[in-house]
Amino acid sequence: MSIDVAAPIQRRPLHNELADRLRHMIVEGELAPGEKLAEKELCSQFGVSRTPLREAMRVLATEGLVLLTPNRGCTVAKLTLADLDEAFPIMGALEALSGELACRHITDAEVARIRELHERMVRKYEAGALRDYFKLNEQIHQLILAAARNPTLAQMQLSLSGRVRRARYLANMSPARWTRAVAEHEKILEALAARDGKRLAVLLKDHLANKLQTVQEALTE
Amino acid sequence: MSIDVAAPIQRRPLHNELADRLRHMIVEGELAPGEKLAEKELCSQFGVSRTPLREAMRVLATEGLVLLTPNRGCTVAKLTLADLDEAFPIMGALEALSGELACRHITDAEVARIRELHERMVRKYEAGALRDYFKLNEQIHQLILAAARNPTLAQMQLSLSGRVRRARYLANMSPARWTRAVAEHEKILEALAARDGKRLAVLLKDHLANKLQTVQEALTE
DNA sequence: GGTATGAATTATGAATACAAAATACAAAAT
DNA sequence: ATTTTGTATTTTGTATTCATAATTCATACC
Repeated sequence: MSIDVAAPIQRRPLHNELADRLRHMIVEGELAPGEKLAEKELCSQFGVSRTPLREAMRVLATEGLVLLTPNRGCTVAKLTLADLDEAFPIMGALEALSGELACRHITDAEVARIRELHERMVRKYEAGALRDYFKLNEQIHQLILAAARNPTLAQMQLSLSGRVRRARYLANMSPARWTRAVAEHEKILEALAARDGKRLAVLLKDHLANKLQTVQEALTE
Repeated sequence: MSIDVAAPIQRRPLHNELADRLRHMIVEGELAPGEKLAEKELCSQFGVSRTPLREAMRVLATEGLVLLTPNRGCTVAKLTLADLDEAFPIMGALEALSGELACRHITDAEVARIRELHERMVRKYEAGALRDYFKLNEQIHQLILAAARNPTLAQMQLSLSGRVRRARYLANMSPARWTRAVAEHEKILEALAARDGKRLAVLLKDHLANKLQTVQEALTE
């Protein structure tokens, strides 16, 4: 495999690279909520000076992943029950919209691709492989979002889901809940194939509402 | 008038202050879309060094108000027709949600306050005072948003509306459109007073859709 | 022993200094 | 005259330095 020598050379600014890495670390739970993020420590860890690191921190703060307290440094934002209660209805509304838009624009090829992923996901469900199931689940929602042909919407969804993603492992789905989620996905696929936007919107919104309920139950015990 | 000596002394970081000022300048159209924002120039204008200014720029960039091109500086983000097409449906979905939530939580006092503003707004309409009308209009939507009791939602709405706010003056409403907008607002108030969330959601969504149409017409000519 | 006070340390905020890239401009070549 | 190439200038990216606020820790006092 040779590299494309004609491809444009691109070097990203450090603050971009740093923001991406830190975002990933936070979203994937490598940095615990509430954890103090000391500048000096991170600087030596990444081998950069404080200036680009601080710029990255401002970005993460506006994204809501990090909490900046004047003169008192930076901590990983905590995810409270209230945050989830706030975020999920919004995600539901945005998903509903993306479903509606997707029905208007999606191609047969895209539907086929989603169907394929869906079937693989069902097999993961049958095999009880939760992690793989999640992964495919996410890809499906991603593809629906892409079919909506609205980058602004996609970006907002991504940002919001990044914030609540850390709660994912809390959604320790009961077998009953899991079965239901798969059934919901069947219907979602149906509606999408039929280009029934209104129905898909309702299904996606309810799907999100159910997910919230699962997470809430996991958190309150 | 004496100052409150017991009030906590608060000094904001410069980057916060700068972000606020620049955001205001962009949203209010004092800085033209596409305009180059040279660091040195802004630094001398605000009397600060480049460090806090650059931090503020990163924030505005993640908010989508400013475009950052590596090694090539910063420009005020342009507002394309596509941007509006993308943003308005999202705002519609969010407004619809906030309407639904507001119906669940709003107090009689808040409804009364909105009714008062509404009536003042109608009088501004009758007087043909567009600017005052806009101002009251905005306050009403703000109060509905507050009644939804969802700070995350409020913050997202605010951010999005900030981005499209610059297109406001384009919505050079025709008399017919203006009359219709007022009628829509009557119905919105009714639904709110009746706590009819579903109906309010539809009304707000349609209200936004109409606004988009107006702006589109203004832009395409 | 526990609390309060103040000096020393450490961390953050902001400005400056240095490095690298982009732009502007002038000179040379076609 | 137009294009190309090399150089000067400007602008942006990053590191370092200085200033200021917060924290820690030792000491004095109740």
